[in-house]
Amino acid sequence: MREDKRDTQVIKPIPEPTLRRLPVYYQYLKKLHNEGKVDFISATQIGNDLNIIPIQVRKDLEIAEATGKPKLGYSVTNLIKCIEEFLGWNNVTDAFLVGAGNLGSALLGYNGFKEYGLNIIAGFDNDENKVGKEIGGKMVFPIDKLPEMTRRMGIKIGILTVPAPYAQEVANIMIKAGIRAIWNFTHVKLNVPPNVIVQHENLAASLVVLSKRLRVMLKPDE
Amino acid sequence: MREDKRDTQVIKPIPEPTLRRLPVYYQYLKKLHNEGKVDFISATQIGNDLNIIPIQVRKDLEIAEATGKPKLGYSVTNLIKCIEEFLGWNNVTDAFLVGAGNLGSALLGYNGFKEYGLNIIAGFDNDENKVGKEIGGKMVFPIDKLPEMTRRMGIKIGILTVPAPYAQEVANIMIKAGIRAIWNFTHVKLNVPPNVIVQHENLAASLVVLSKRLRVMLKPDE
DNA sequence: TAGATTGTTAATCGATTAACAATC
DNA sequence: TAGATTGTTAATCGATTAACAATC
Repeated sequence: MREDKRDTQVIKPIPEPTLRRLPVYYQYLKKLHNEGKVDFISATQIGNDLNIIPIQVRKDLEIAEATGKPKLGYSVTNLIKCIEEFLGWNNVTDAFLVGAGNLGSALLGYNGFKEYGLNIIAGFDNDENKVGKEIGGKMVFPIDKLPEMTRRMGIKIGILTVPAPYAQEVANIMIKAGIRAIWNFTHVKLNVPPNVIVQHENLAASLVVLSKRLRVMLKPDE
Repeated sequence: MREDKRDTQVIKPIPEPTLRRLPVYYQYLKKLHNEGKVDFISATQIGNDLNIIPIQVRKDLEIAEATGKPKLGYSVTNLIKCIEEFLGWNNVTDAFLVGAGNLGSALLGYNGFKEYGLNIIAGFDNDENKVGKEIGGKMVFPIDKLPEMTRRMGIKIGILTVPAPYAQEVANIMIKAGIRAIWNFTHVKLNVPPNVIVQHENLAASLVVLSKRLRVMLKPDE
């Protein structure tokens, strides 16, 4: 009889593919909004522009708890708000990055993550040439400082861009300091306790998908 | 009656998840091989070490056309060879990278791709401060040179790391020059003819998955 | 031989797609 | 009202997992 889900406790796992498509819709809608030409948009239109079949758009939006109006479509501003809320982008999450090499520097310098709810506050490295300097507008601190700063600031997300041999060691430091989610750009399979989430960003894997597809396309036979 | 598949023409689409796991096995096996302690390994053992259930390991290896010996397991060297062959890593594919910013530089400097069948030969950029210099041991050329060099060298893979506003334009240049596969690191949905493959590397999407999971974990309710 | 492990066929599970009634 | 579009329930499809016979 209770009308809301407060106590139903239905754990609805969100499909990862949906989660990965939401930022795509978001970006598209933002652009649309900035152009300021349309107030309402249909799933069909979104699908056409994004190469996604309309029914999937509807499903994804449903999961993001967005509602539209039959015949009219979805309100662009409302949709943007829904996605932001669903993904928790209204309150940006702070993160630390460890390993200010090339890739780490690229990530430090890329401010676009802020739009997706992530704010990289600072970098950490042990290289004397980097410590104390700014990279991409972010200060680089010695790794020694990581535990105390993480605790003090209540940081929960760590980005790991150190060379492979140090990956596990640095991850341990992160976890000990209270970090609960690690975005892992190394090739190392991290051992972490069950209450820590690891997202393994495997560029090699993507590369494999691409090059295999190309190979199949270029020489489908033999 | 014919015993091989030469004329059966069964187009067996390879599951992308499998394709993404193969490099993981590969790396693991390589390490194992270098340690030189074991000649044969079972799917169970691989699964244990990699946090993948054994049956999935077996299935993946089956797809990669590897065979083992009951009771004994799979030959490590043979497995490595099978994966290399299946993914076409025996002949490294050459690639050009356009856009030598932070991310582009990181990729140029990262030589690990060579192990996965990709060899980034050179970078291209329009920034005078970069053209003519080396980044990560790779020469950076002006974009003007891209078409001729691509044609002359028969390059088929292009890596796109330019700022978003130039993405489509540069992609067009690539395609016109004969590139058939684009590894797209920009946020732009590229329009390409059907005979060109685009692999969209969406870091924001990964980030969304991570941060949503963290959010669910930290406050499962409300 | 006995037992472990592969190879293969079947069952399950979850995401995608289809169908269609509800509705503005 | 008529028609387009949403919202929801059902069907399909493909990847994962299970079961088990074959085999070294």
